Amino acid sequence: MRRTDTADWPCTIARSVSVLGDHWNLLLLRQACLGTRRFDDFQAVLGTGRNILSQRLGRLVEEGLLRKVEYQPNPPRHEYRLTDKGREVYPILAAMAAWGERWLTGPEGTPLILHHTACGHDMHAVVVCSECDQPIDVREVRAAPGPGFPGGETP
Amino acid sequence: MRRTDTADWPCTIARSVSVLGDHWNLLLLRQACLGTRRFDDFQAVLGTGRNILSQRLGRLVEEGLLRKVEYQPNPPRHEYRLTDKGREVYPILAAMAAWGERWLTGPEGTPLILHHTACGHDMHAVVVCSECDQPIDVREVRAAPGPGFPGGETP
DNA sequence: GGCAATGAGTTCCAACATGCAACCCTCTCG
DNA sequence: CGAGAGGGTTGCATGTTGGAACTCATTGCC
Repeated sequence: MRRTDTADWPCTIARSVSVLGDHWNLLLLRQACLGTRRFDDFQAVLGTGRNILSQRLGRLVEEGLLRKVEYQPNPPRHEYRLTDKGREVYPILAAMAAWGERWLTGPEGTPLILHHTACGHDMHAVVVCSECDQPIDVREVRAAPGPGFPGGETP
Repeated sequence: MRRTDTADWPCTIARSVSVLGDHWNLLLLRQACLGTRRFDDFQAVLGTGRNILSQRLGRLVEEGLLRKVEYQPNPPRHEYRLTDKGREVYPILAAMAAWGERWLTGPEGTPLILHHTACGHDMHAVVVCSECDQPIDVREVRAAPGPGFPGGETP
């Protein structure tokens, strides 16, 4: 049976998950954020099978997170670049990195340091409230149906 | 072939992805954050097959994001509760919700409003730098290998 | 001119993973 | 006593992966 598709659920998380809830998509976006642009480079760094890679890149282009740009007409060669939509996934990746650093790092220390050139410090990501700038905790957030929420479905 | 396992890659994102890069895991955590605790409730809300659900809940318990708590000894009944490790995934989900709201919402508006009881406003999540409190943009972040980074592998 | 290399994919196939439905087990309640 | 409720297994038909091999157009090199 086909994998359940959550793209149409009335939940912004479920919708994001339908694009981002995949292994390879997330890793491809990570790589794209690190500057990788070409098919063979993605393949070399991630070790993804070429068929899978082809399929995923195609999906990300379809979804508008990447865009195929021709950088040489003859023979036609192109690269995959992040769109704004794709670039804005980075904060999510950064939040994952922060979580991974906190919970999945052994005694040898973090393998990855993020340096914020804007302020000149090594940093990690913090997720805060847009209104009061305080870090978010589940216990202080309540979810309610918004204008786009239909009848009595999945909250 | 078995799905590629990224749990041991020298990259905090890849490691997080090995737990969070799954459809169901993310949705289960979302539900757990919304207060769902019992097998049948997860099943009813998400429509996950019972076998898959059983497997995923087991995995999340193994990974330490959920914990099985007996709430009645006879017949033995238990519920799944978030651990600290699991609770701290919420910011990632909130960041996904914010992204989904920005890029995957139709004209009917968002289906989900988050209310921050700590400050009393409706909010969305923003991912900022721990040092300067400014929102993160990929172009202002540089990744470098940290102490836990081995020889010449996947950056 | 011939030949290997480069970039970007397809195609094929066997090993897994998903989803659905049906079954199981243990108590409790009417 | 029979019917639920709660929490799962098991079986099976599809689907999805990953690996390796193959394609194809073009360019660099001798």
